[in-house]
Amino acid sequence: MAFRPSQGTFQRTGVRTKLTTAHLAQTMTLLGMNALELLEKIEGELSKNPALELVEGRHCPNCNRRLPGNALCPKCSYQGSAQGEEPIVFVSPPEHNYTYTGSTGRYEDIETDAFSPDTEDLATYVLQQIAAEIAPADREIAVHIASSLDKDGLLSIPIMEIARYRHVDPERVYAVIQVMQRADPVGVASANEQEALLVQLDVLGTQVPRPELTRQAVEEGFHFLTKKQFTELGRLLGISKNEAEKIANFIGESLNPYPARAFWGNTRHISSDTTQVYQRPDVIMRCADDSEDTRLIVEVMWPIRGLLRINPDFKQALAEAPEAKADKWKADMEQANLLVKCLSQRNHTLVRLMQKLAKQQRNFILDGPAHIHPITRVQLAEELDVHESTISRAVSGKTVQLPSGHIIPISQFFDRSLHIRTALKGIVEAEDTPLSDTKIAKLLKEQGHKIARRTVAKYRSMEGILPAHLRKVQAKQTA
DNA sequence: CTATGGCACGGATT
DNA sequence: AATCCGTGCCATAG
Repeated sequence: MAFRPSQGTFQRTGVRTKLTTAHLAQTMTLLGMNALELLEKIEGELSKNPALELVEGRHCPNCNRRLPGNALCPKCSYQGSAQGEEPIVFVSPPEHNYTYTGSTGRYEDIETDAFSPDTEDLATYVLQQIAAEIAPADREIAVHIASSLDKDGLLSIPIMEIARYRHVDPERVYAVIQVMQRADPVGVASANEQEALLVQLDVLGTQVPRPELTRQAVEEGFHFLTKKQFTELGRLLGISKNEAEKIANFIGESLNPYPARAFWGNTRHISSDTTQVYQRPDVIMRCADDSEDTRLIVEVMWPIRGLLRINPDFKQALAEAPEAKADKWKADMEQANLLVKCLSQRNHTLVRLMQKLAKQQRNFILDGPAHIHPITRVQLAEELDVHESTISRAVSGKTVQLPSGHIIPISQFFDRSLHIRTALKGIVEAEDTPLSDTKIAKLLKEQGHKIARRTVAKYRSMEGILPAHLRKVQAKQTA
């Protein structure tokens, strides 16, 4: 948080303290944002503040030097770092593009040209898929529908409007929509989130096991779901709060109320933590090479292509600004300055945090959840010498893609019970006859996990594992 | 009687 | 101050 007094606007003492407060406040806000939110913020600022401009290139978070294109910093690039030292981290522009592949259950890097989240692309993409299934006479309707999709992949205008415009029955429009909904991304062209979920449920059918009453929950208790009122939802369906939460988790993990956001964005609207799976990651960790002791490379995603900086022309203009505009321009300038500084600080904090995590949780990152070393945010805050709320903000709502390709919420690094749950899963998978919770608890104790029987039950339910007597039935079925 | 889920309490975490 | 988490106790089902 070093201010360089040499920088003009920060020099005057009176202003400086004021700026410091603003600086802190804004850094905090920015830190709490994930890639998507940050993108909105930056685009917003960019459009209303003439002092800001976006140029080709990016900056190195280590030395803060501006680099052309996507090149690594020659000084700080990971090739040049000392062997066995902390992983090198850099902030990267979104040169990578990720798409969610249902089959592998993860995001995968796409090598091709940039995928732009424009609705136009989505429309074309969807139309291509369904072209064969649509009668030529209905093609125009399909095009009309596709071009009326909003950025979430939902239909932004009523069906009646299309019908009237095209002089056809609403039923006919709806028939086309139904075809479209089944294309990828499933649920696209639905009128609202609820409908999208229902379509996805139908298409998934019985392929994927799902909690009972999921459909009713979406159909009848949708407003409870969105508000996370699980107790009420449970009452409505005649099930317990726990069961209701299970349904919500399932929806969060396997469905997406905003079809198009499978490409870009998140589904945070239904439940907060577990749904982060579908989000474009905020941080990417990958291995430098294939060797055993490879260094981990951590990339903190920079949500926008190019480098945000002060427009030098504007700076110039400010010097000879006309009297009338001077004040406003000056304000713009300060605002822009502040934003750039705060952004770089946000990234720096994130970098430091992830660096630490990468080092500490190396085994977890490389070898899976069984090897997590549980840590609290407070501990980490002490080690990094920042306030614990800083960690909280930096962690909340963000995701990281591990070398394995899995996208997990960063908060998972702080999950105290993850390793035990993994061990539990292992026990159940290896079991011969279904073990009761008491027996599982005993086995876990032998492995060094001292937890109560009741807690075993909780973990089981969290992992979606059925109780012993029901597992028996399932074993017979699969046999 | 055993296995398990619901509920609620208290302490830790955020 | 609010939320999360592990646990104990009790009710219920088998």
